[in-house]
Amino acid sequence: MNKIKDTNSETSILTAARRIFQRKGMAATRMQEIADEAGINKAMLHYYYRSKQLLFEAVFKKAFSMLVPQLNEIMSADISLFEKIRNFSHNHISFIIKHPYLPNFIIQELNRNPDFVKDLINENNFPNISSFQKQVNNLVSEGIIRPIKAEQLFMNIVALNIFPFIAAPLLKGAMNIDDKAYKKLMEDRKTEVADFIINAIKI
Amino acid sequence: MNKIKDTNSETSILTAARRIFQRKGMAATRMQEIADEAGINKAMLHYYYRSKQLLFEAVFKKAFSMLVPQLNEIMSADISLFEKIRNFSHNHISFIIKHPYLPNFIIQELNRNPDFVKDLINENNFPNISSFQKQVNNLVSEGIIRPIKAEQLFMNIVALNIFPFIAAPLLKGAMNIDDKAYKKLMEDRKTEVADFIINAIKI
DNA sequence: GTCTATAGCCAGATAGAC
DNA sequence: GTCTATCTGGCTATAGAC
Repeated sequence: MNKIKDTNSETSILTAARRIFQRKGMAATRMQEIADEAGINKAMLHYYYRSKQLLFEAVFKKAFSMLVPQLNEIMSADISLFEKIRNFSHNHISFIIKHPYLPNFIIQELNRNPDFVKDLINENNFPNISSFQKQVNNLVSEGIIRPIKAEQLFMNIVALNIFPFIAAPLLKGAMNIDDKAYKKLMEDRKTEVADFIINAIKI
Repeated sequence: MNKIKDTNSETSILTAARRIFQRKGMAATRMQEIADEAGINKAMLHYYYRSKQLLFEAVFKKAFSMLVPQLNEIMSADISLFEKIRNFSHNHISFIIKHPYLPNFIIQELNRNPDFVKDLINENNFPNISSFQKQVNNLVSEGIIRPIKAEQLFMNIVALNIFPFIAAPLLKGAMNIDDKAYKKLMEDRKTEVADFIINAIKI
């Protein structure tokens, strides 16, 4: 506790590893590159984390655990659905602007190893969708929102918020705009996305 | 022309390479694995495609060129906006169900090498967004649809159609459903997505 | 065109001095 | 804990027989 140098080797390795792994993925990353980024010797990586695989897992689990509270915001049922959509869209986009490589990293590595999902969800106390489901079903039967399955709405909310960050190079190319203009579009989406979703479902 | 065996080595290599590259990405793919998948010797891969890099580029360009006509459907302005949205959503989802690894592959590799985009767009006669933009702006000023920037609408259409395929493992885990149920959700989206978008923009 | 054998390199991991 | 030097295995690529 309360060490004088708080940026010790172990944490600076983890930070460097996060940056490289998130940009390049597991297979394309070189241990030497992580060592260089950390300003430390390659042997130290093995001293602290034993193998590339274990270092990767440490990085991945930490990244995933940052995503969970984001999704909890939709799942937990303490506020109204419309508020939930507004909050999530605004907070999530702000968050991802600060961590642009995170969603692509997680999705990519989960595609490569889909069996990993169950362990991760258990380890991170992933909330159940059922309360969100109840909330949506109630609003539908009360005639407040249009008929829609909770699963479809959930996918739509997540898709609209995350996809523009994952597909940025493709979308920039297709729309022929530069980084600055794209960043502006993302800023606007903090409110645009919620309006879009609410208009789609409210009667 | 008109060879008797139409499944010659060159094309069977390309098919095998596509399958492995799309599943694992460039860095994680082994030439030996492609050779095994093609039922052919490893040396043949180099005989026909010289290097792993060139084989990869052949696969990637072909994959990208399959995606372009899909996006053209939104860009080209021969039909009404609502029809366009319905057509694209239905056709695109049908298409991706047959090629589930394609969008993730393209997005992943473009993230790794963003400079590639410009060449690809030029080579494939990528259409300009401006006609779509005009169409949207006209409908907005005529008061037929709600005020929305064409870029935002374009991103929303693409996001809602593609994201659920890219993030399938995560979404399946979050919603705690199996492959069969997920497939059913994707089938439903062929019409669901278009309804959702049209409700969001029509007044 | 197709194969076997192998060159040559690169990256992960370890040994051992300090 | 931190470094240099090195081992070892695996992978791309090629040489050369058939």
